[in-house]
Amino acid sequence: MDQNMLFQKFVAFTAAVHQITYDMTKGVKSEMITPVQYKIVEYLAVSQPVTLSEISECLHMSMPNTSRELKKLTEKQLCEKVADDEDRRKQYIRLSPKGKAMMHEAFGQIESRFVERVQHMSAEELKDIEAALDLLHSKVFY
Amino acid sequence: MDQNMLFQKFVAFTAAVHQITYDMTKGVKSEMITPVQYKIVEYLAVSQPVTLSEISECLHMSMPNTSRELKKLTEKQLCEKVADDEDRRKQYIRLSPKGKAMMHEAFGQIESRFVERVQHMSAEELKDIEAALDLLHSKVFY
DNA sequence: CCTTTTACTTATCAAATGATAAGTAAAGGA
DNA sequence: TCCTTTACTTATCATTTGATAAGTAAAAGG
Repeated sequence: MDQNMLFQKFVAFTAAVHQITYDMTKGVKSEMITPVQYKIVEYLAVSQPVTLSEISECLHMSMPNTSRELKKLTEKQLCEKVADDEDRRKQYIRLSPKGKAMMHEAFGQIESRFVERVQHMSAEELKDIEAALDLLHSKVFY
Repeated sequence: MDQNMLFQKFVAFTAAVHQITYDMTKGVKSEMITPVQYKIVEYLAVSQPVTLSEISECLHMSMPNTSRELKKLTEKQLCEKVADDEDRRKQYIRLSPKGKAMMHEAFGQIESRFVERVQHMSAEELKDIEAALDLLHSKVFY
């Protein structure tokens, strides 16, 4: 019950999460987009509308680079910029219909892969899994 | 209790795991190394000795690129290549003492950050966390 | 007003990464 | 023995990503 053993499990677990995330998202991203651009669009899908600064901060990239990638995404018609009325320096970014469709497609594929893993389970098992997700999310990965 | 809600939690959870992994590993990697090179050395630390092909496959990079990065790591004296006696085409790769020291340092920092998160907890809580890690690892992230 | 700060853009440049073609050298058959 | 496959290397090139300098335009504060 030492913390060292718990740390070993933590490391092995996070490695597994990264591996499964890779497996489940592999191939879902459209070819018209680079990995960083996918990250941005994925972030937008969950958090829109956001400002350029927020994207820059949350995705750990510099403002100039964020601006550049966002410009490319806008040129590809995957997202739109809307100027804020209150503060006209700000730009609210959100997905375009095309961008939404793309992410809907992607999330659909990911969800079906998730369901494959989970469909054979009993209600009991699902409840345990839910509880475990909640516990770790609140106490370790917060 | 629907699977859709569970999927939402799964997505939020994996996002949190990625975020925390980023936080906990940020700044631990030596400046003499690129991100991909760190990935390789990290993999070596856990799995050595391995062949070049295994690294290539597990880290999803092409053989030529793996070979190149490994060459750079060898030049930096962070890992060593040992020819297999049975099959002299094969190269077993392992960390050098310097590479081991580097990863020991890195894992030490990560572990201390982990311990910060966990040290205030009761034995009961730690046991629950361990059980949750085991459950999710075996049933979802396998 | 005038200065400073904030939010973002444009332009470059360098470094890291990915992809492909073409090799070598050893092993494994037929 | 000769051919094929395997494991890896070298070379090269394009793309992606990261970093920095210098700008614009609006807001905020004196």
